[in-house]
Amino acid sequence: MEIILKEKIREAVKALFNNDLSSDLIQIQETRKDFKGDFTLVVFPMLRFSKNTPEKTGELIGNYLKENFKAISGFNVIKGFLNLEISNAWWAEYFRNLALSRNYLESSTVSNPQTILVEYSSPNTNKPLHLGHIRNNLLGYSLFRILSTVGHRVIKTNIVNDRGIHICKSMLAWQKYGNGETPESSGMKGDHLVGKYYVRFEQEYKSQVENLIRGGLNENEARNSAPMMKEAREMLLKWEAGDREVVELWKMMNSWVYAGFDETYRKLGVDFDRIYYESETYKFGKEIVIEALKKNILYQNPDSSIWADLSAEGLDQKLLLRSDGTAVYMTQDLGTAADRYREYHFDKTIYVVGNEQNYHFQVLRAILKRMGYSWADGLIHFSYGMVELPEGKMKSREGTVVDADDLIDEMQETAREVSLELGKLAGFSGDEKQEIFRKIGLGALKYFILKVDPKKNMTFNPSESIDFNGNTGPFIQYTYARIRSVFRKAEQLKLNARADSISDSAAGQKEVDLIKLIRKFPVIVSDAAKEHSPAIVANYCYELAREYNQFYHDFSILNDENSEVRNFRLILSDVISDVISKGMWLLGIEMPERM
RNA sequence: GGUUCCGUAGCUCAGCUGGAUAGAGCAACAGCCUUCUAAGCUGUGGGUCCCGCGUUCGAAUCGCGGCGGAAUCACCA
Repeated sequence: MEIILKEKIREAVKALFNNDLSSDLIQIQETRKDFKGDFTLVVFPMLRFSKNTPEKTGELIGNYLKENFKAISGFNVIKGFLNLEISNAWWAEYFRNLALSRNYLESSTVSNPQTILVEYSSPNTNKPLHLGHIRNNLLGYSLFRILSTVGHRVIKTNIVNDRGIHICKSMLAWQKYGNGETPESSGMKGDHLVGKYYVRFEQEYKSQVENLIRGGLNENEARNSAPMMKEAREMLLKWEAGDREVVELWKMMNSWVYAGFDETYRKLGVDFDRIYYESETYKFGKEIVIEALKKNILYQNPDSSIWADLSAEGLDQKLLLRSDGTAVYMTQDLGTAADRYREYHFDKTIYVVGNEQNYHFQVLRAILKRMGYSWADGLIHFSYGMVELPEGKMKSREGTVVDADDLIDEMQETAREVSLELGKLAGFSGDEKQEIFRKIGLGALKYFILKVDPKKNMTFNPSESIDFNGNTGPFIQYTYARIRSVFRKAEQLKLNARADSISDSAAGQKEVDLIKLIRKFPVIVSDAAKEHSPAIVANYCYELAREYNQFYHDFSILNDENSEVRNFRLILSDVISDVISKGMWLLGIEMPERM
């Protein structure tokens, strides 16, 4: 419509003022709610051609359009704004075509599909997932759905940080204090068990450091010379050397962790197409580094550590191989990136990683570029903000970390309590209820996190923030469930609604408002894909649900005596439930048929 | 100090490719269940869009400069 309007306006300006307008001067926008009309032309840019007041110019263009374009049923001019009214018949026809095709996303498809890797989750295998990982997983997964919906070939990848000093810490503490404890013997989820020993390590290490400081060492010396840390380092060296005993222990404990992660991923509803392990990519990283050293792209210190000098790029010196020859984080990421390019020849790799690593990715790209990899420009750091608690930041040392599994369980429990209190779901079997509580609890959690702009730090209040009113997942789910309920009722009454019999005259103002909202959907999705922001979709779903709820209250959908109006409203409800569930699907949120 | 990000109602957040009187929800108060699900709807109150300057017919939105907050600048990952 906007495109046709622009063409007509250009025509009008040509006829009235004898001037060829460039199309960027024609600004069409949706008319604000409190004014009469559907689309608004901003006439200010045309004043220099009309040589007239804004009001008069608007009048002239409005009159021309009304006479020459039958979709325009009227207009009004306020200050420099020409508000054009589109006839309800036009809207009804537009909606009829939409309802028949049901192809809401057609216009959001990109013309140049790309191969895009989305890396998300990226857990360390020394402790369970927490709230921060939840944000990461939800963003990554939703990004996958949004990008593939607009036509890209998207590969979900996960890089598991399964090697490094942190793993050795858990292993060491388990060796010392574990007494052979296993997930089976303890009944603990594997990732939680391993996490327990990581905490144990930190406790012992801390007390050793304190003792050494009391013995007269400064903090740095104490940290480096504490026996726990020394042993962990030795273990890492043994691991890199392939020591059989250490590797066996490592394999066993990692397998526990993976079983635990799989369960959490399954509960969250996320998955991966390709999982990388740093234990498999770090060697390739080392090779790349050594090769670059030979080409004098990097330099070596007397202690034989290898560095990149990035001062020319405005960055620092960056260590790439330790003096003892072991790899650091950056080494692995270099290897992983190169490995992936070999495998997929991606156009882009999107790293869903917290903003505390902004610097890391700047450096990563700079080093790869310097090494001559042109694809380094396709590496995108999708940087998201931290999740904070009302009391402040989550700190594992202070035990203020919100565990992912606990949180998911709590959300479902809350859903159960609220539902029962409201007296919903009488007459459902236990399994059916459980499934509905699961959808609602998870929907609340996912929506709450995804509705916030990913860039921003966000506050998560586990006890209060998740209520089920207002701008929440359950509100949107509720709206959907209501619509489904209307249709169950319609079936009972043997009403059938047909999109091809939508009548031109049955559209009222509220219906047109809703149709306008539906029209936005493809734009929203392509924006979300461009901006990498599921939040755009989330807030749109809320807006649609809120508008629909008002409609639901103001108008009787089933009981209208005029069958044309009833038909129109039924189809409208159906289309809206389609769009809402599609939108929520993009966020990875399931919709219950009843709640 | 360098770099990146953020600053909108008491709180949590939208709005930002410049457009009219800046929006929701929560919290507070007042109403609405014999009619398709009240997890809902309606109404009232609540604002120096951090500050200043600039660009413009027009700035929450763009630019520059401040102020405030966060992250990061490890032989941790």
